[in-house]
Amino acid sequence: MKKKIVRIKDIAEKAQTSKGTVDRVLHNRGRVADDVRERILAIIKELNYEPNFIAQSLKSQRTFNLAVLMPDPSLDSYWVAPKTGFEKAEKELRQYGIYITPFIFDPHEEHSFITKAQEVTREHPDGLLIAPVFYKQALPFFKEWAELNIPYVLFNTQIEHVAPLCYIGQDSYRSGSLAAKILSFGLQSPGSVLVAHINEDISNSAHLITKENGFRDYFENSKRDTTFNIISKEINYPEGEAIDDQLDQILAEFSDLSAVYVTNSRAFEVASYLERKNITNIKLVGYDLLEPNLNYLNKEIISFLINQNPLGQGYWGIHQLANHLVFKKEIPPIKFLPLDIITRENLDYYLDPQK
Amino acid sequence: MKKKIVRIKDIAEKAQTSKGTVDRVLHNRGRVADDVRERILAIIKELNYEPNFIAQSLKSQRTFNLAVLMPDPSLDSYWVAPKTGFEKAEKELRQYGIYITPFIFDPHEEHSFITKAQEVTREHPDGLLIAPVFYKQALPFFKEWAELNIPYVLFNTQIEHVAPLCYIGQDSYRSGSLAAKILSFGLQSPGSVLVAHINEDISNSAHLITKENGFRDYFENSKRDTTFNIISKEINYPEGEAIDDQLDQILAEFSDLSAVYVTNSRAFEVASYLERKNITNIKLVGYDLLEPNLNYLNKEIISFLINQNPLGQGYWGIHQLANHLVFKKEIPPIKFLPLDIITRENLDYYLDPQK
DNA sequence: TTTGAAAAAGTGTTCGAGCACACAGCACAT
DNA sequence: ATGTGCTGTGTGCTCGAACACTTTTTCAAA
Repeated sequence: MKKKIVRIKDIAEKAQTSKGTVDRVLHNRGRVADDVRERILAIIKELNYEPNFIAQSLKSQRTFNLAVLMPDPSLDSYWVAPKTGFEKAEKELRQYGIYITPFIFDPHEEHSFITKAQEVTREHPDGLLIAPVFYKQALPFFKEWAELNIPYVLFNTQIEHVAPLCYIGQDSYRSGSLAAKILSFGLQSPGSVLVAHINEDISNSAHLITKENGFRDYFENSKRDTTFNIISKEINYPEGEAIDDQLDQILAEFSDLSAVYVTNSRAFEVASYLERKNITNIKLVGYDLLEPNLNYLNKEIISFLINQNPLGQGYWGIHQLANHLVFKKEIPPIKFLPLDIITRENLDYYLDPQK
Repeated sequence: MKKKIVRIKDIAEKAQTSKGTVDRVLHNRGRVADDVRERILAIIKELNYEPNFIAQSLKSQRTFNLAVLMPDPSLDSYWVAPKTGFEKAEKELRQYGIYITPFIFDPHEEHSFITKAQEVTREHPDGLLIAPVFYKQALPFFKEWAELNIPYVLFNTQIEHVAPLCYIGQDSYRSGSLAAKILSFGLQSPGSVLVAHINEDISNSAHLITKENGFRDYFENSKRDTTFNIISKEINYPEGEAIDDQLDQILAEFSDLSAVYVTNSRAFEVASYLERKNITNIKLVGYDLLEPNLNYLNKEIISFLINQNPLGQGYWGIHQLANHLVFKKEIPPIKFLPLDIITRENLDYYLDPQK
C-alpha cells in the first residue's frame, strides 16, 4: 500500500555509489563518469525519485525578497483585495523564506509609478509582482529588470511583447463573451445594449477593448431570432460627481435600452442612477465585489457581477514567484483565473478569502 | 525588514538552559522546575517563537493512513471527480506522510457499503473521508468510529446529528435558490417550472428536498409581477432506457412548461429529450460538469450548470484531515464550497484541476 | 615504473525540532 | 551504607538534501 519514499541514499545504494555522486548528477554539477551518470539517471527514473522538498527547504536557508508594485488601495479600493492576497501568500510562504516589500503608487500619477519603479530597481529584489496599469511607462522598466535578471509576474493587465515569468488574470475576451451570454439569457425582446467604459483612459487599457470585442462577438455569433443593437460609450466624470448627465443623454438617444455592461468595477455608478431614477427594466452586469457593487447586487439592481478575483491575483502572483524561485517549478506563461459569476445567492463563498 | 527567525536554541540560550528543557516546556512533557518553566515561557512569548514546521515535519516521520469511503466511479461517473480530488491532495501531502486507502462500494447496494465500512473499521485508519450516501446504514458506523477515535470528514451529503470533524460540500438550500435566481432571470412570461428529481431515492436524500425548498422559496419571495407555477416530480427510469415517457406525460399536462431544474447531475437526460424533440423554448439548469452535461452545455440546450465541485470536495476533505492530524489546526465544522455558475464561456476554468 | 594533477567518488557537517538516553542530585527504603 | 527510583537537566543522534571538504582512482607524462 504505502509507497516507500525514495531518498538520495536509496538511489546511491542501488547504484552502488555514494550520495555525493547522486547529488552531483541531480544538480548537474559535473565531475561524474558518464556510465555512472547514466546508471544513476536510470535508477532515478525507475524509482521515480522526487526530492523531499521539506528537507530541501530546511537546508537551504536562503531568503527571497519579493517586491510588489501596485496602486494604492486607499486611493482606489479595488486594490485592497490584491493586497490581502499577497499578504496571505506571504504568511503561508514565510516558512520558505519569502519576504515581501510593497511599493505602492498613486494610480492617477504617472510619475508616482515611475518613482516607485525606480525604487524597485534600486532594491534589486529576487522577484517582482507588478500591476502594470501604466502600460507605456512600464515598458523601459521591463527591459531593465530583464537585464538585472529579476523575474516579474504581471497581474490585472495583460501586456503583449514583454516576457514576464507569467501573467495572472482573466481572459478579457472570454470575460466579455460571458457578460454577453448572461445578459442575452435575460433579454427576450429586441432592444439596445450599452457597453460602458467608465472613467478609464482607453488608450492605455487594451484589455477593456478586448472585453468589448468579446461582448460584441457573442451577440453577433449567437443564432437568435431577436437582434440587439450594441452601442458603446466612454463615460468620464469627475470623481465625486454623479454620472447622471451622460446617462440621461444616452437614455434619451436610445429609449429602448434594456441592458448595460460596465467593463470595469464601476457598475455601482450606473446602479445608483437606475435606483434614483426608479428604472427597473434595465439589466446590469459589471465587475468585482466592491462594497458599493455588493450593495446593489443585494438589491438586485445589479443582476450579476463577474469576479475578477483580485485577491487571487495577488495570492497566485506571489505563489508563482515562489514556485519559480523556491520550488523550481515550471511556470506556465499565462494563468487565467476563473470567470466567476456572482449573484446575491452565491456571493458569500467568494467574499471570504478561502484558500 | 527581515524578522529573525527564533529557534529553540535561541530560547535556551536566553534562558540559560538547554534546548531539551525548552522542548519539554513547549510540549508540556513535565519534568521541568517551575521557576525555569516560567522563565522559558516568558521568553517564548517575548521572542514570539513559532516552531519551524518545516523542520518539524522533517523530523516527525510519522505517517498517517487515511481511508476514503465512497461510491465506485466506474458505476457512476459523478464519483470520478472526488477521486481525482483526493488523489491530488494525496500527491501534495505525501511529503507530510499522508497515505490514502480507498474503500469503494457499489452505490446501488447497501450491503456493499456495509461490507466496506466494516473493512474500514478493521483497518483502523488515522482518519476517514466518507460520502455517506446510505444515511441510515452509516449511522451505527459513525458511533463506532467515534469510539475508536477515528476522525471522519463527511462530503457530498450533509447529515445531522452526527459529529464529524467537518462537513465539506454545498449549502443545498442556497443551491436551490441560486438555480431559481438564474432561471427566474431568463424567464419573462408566466409559465410552469419543473423541479425534477431523477433516479434518486428521495427518502434517503434529504439534501434534494432542501434544494427544492430553496428553489421554491426564491420564487415565493421574489417580488415579481409574473408568477410561476412550480411543480416537482420524481422521475425514475431503468438505467439505459430513455426518459421520454415520463417527460411526454409532464409536457402533456403542463403545456406552458418553460423551465426545468434538475436537482442532481442527470440534466443531460432531459437535454437529450429536448434535443430529440426539437424543443428550444425550455430553459434548463442542472448540476455538475459530467461529459454528457458539458456536451449539452456547449450546444446551449443546458443554459447553466451549477458546479458542486466534487473534485474540490475530495481535495478539501483530505486537506481538512491533514490540517487536523498533521498541522493541528482548528477545523471549522462546515466548509461550504462555492456555488459556481458554469456556462459555455467560463467552463474551461473549472474543468482543469487547478489548485 | 613512478609521479602528480585532474577527475571521480565518498565523507561529514549543517539546517531546526523531536525525542531517546545519559546523568546528576536527592529522598527514602533496606 | 548502599541501593532504588524519581526529578530535573543536558547531550547527541535523527530526519533528507545540500554542499564543502577529503579521499581515492585514473591516466598521461617523466
